[in-house]
Formats: sequence, C-alpha cells, structure tokens
Amino acid sequence: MSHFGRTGPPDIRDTFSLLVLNISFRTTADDLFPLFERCGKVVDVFIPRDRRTGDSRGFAFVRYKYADEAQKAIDRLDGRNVDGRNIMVQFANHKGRVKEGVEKSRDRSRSRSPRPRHRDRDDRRRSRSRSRSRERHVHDRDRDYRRRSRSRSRSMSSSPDHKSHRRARDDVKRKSRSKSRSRSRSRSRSYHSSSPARRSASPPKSPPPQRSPTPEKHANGKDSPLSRSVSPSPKRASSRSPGSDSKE
DNA sequence: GTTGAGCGTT
Repeated sequence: MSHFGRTGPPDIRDTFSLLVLNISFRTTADDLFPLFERCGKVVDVFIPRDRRTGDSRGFAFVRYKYADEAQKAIDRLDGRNVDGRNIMVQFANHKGRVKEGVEKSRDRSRSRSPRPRHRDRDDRRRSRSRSRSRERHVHDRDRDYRRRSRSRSRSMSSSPDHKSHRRARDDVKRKSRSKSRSRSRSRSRSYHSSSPARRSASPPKSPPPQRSPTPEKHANGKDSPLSRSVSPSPKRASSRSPGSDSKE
C-alpha cells in the first residue's frame, strides 16, 4: 500500500528505492515524506507493517525518481534524527520485488515473525550488552522463528487450550492497537496539506437505542421465535454489564 | 504502554 496509490507501487520503471532503517515505530510515511522530499522527487514512501498487528516494523522504503537524488538523500538524511532516533538511509535491494531476478531463496526469512513482547526483549538486551555482533542474533532469531512457526501450526489443531489463551491475549492487544492506529491514520490524512476535515470522534449526543424490536409485531403470536432470533444469547447479554451498555 | 535487527505493499 502506498500513499500515492492503493493498488500498490505506482511505477517501478525507473525508481530507486531507499531503505530507511532505525526509524521510530511511531514514525509514519507522512513524517518521512516531507523530509525526503527536500532531497528530490519522492515517488513513493512505504513503511512495511506487520500483517497481524499492523504496527510498523521500524524501517521504511523511500522511492526516488532519480538516483542522484536518492544518493543525495542518503548523504543528507543518513544519520538524521527523526522522531528521536537517528535513521539510516541506504539503497534497497528490492528483495521480493526485483524484476531482474533474484537467486537467493530467502523465502523462509521473508515471513518475519512478530517481535516478541517483553521476554525476548530482555534476553536480546543482555546478549547485546556483552557482544555487538548481530549475526549471532540473527541465527538465534531465525531459529526461534522457525520453531515458533511450527509451534503455532501445531497448536492450531493440537492444543485448543493454547489457542483459546492466545486469542484472548490477542484480543486485548487488538483493542490497544486500535487507538494507536486511529491516531496514525488521522495524521495520515493531514499529510502535507492542512487537515481538511476531522471525522467526529464520538458525539455523546442522542445515543441510539439499539433495543427497539418493533413493538407493533408484538401483538402477533409469531413474535416468540423472532424475539429469540434477535437475542439468541441472553446469557451473553447479561454478562456484558447491563449497566454500562449504553455507555459503551 | 512495552521492542530495535533488518529489506517492501491490495
């Protein structure tokens, strides 16, 4: 998805992609666009996101129209502090989108696993504190990825209990991300133009009464099955805090 | 609310 076209990349005929690393997780394409636009004609700015979580991975792709401009961007923006972090700008390898042909099979590495939450973070930090070598981490990380992949596949039909637990956790995370993404999208609208219109967040006026199942048909004797159809799970509605129903 | 090596999209 690009900011210039919803159907993917606009034109990769003569564009030079730059890989921007070490960017903040909160940095969006809108933040990078004006910055890179100063160095030349930016064709597209794309920030890969996680398929499941939707969060930024921490790097972006800036596509320039000309190579000299891209080189200039590298020279000028490389090491620039963006959103509190010094970004690293370098030429991208077009892995996965190369039109000339790529021989390296990085299919297994292509599907990146989501970043661990807190456990692995501490573990990685300890390792990095002692050694600056990243290659060792790559091996360890890759191994963990494959292991986790298999584990997930098995848990799908082997351990329903784990699945249930995982789903509950994921639900909580989704709710948390909903707010974050909403904010990012709002800023995306502004882009380089002044925010034209801001969608009403949540008008607290006139709460729609969702409990009005046409009382006219109540006279009919067939409302019995119909009524059950409207609320097939009376227990569920009961457990959903009847007092705070209108508040939500 | 969290993280920090890397290479991309409906």
